[in-house]
Amino acid sequence: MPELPEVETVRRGLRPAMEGGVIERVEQRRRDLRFPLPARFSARLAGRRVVAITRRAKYLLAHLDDATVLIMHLGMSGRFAVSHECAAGAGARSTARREAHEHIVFHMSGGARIGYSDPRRFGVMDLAAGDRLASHRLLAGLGPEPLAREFSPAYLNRALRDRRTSMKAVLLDQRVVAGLGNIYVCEALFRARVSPHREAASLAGRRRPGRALCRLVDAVRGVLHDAIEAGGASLRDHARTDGTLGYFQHSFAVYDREAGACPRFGCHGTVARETQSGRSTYWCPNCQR
DNA sequence: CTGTGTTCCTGTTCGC
DNA sequence: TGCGAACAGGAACACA
Repeated sequence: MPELPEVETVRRGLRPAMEGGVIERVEQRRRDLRFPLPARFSARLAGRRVVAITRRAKYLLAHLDDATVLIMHLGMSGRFAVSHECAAGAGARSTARREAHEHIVFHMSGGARIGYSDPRRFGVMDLAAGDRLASHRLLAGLGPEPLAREFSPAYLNRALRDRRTSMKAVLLDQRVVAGLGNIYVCEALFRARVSPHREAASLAGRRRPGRALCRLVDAVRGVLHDAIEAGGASLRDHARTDGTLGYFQHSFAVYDREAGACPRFGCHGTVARETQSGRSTYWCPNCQR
């Protein structure tokens, strides 16, 4: 599920349930997800007020009142579900269905129950000191946010100039730009009419970015913006914390549309699928160059 | 520096 | 209906 738009959608769902509230209790049903959870994980979170929930690339960050930060990554199959428990009292019982792969549950002071499920367990949770957040091993190497000013044609021009690898590979490289995954790389390249096989350096100008690079920056921003507005994409899982579905998957131009007609007006190409470094790439060989 | 393949893990889908 | 293979939104790592 989770590339930048999906993670942003999750962030927006978690905010009302967590921000300003106190984590009263944490149920931890495993010692590890992708990596071991930090020592005394539940104990360190209990009693802490959540000051803010922010996002960096595909990471969710819960800033706590003791200046620590809970870093969370959804991996491939991570999901948060927010529900509300009845006030304590006779017969009070959570109405939330317990999922098979629910590994962690946060119980908030306001009665919100936030369950984290992750069947494949590629997700990550870690705690970091707030003043050393930027140098945390998970965040240190990340490139600019694609929706920030810093991700400009001039920046991308510099980043691509010496790269001999494919455009697909550079855009997936979180050090170049942070937050894109397989879907949105395919979609952005399609919008920019750039082939995923195009050598990165060949798209860069000697001094200034050319037109294709400007189109690409716009395409990346545009597709992320549109996807966020649609509440992300829901392929197999629910992307939103309230269980409702995002609907951007209906707007995919090429992703998962192998053999479909190229949606570009006037192009009569057919969407192709190829494996590039072990992952499916979808593109129109007719209009993407 | 490069691309490629493997690994982590489980669930779903597809072809026979 | 059953069964095995292929594949899945991520990312680190080993290797040639």
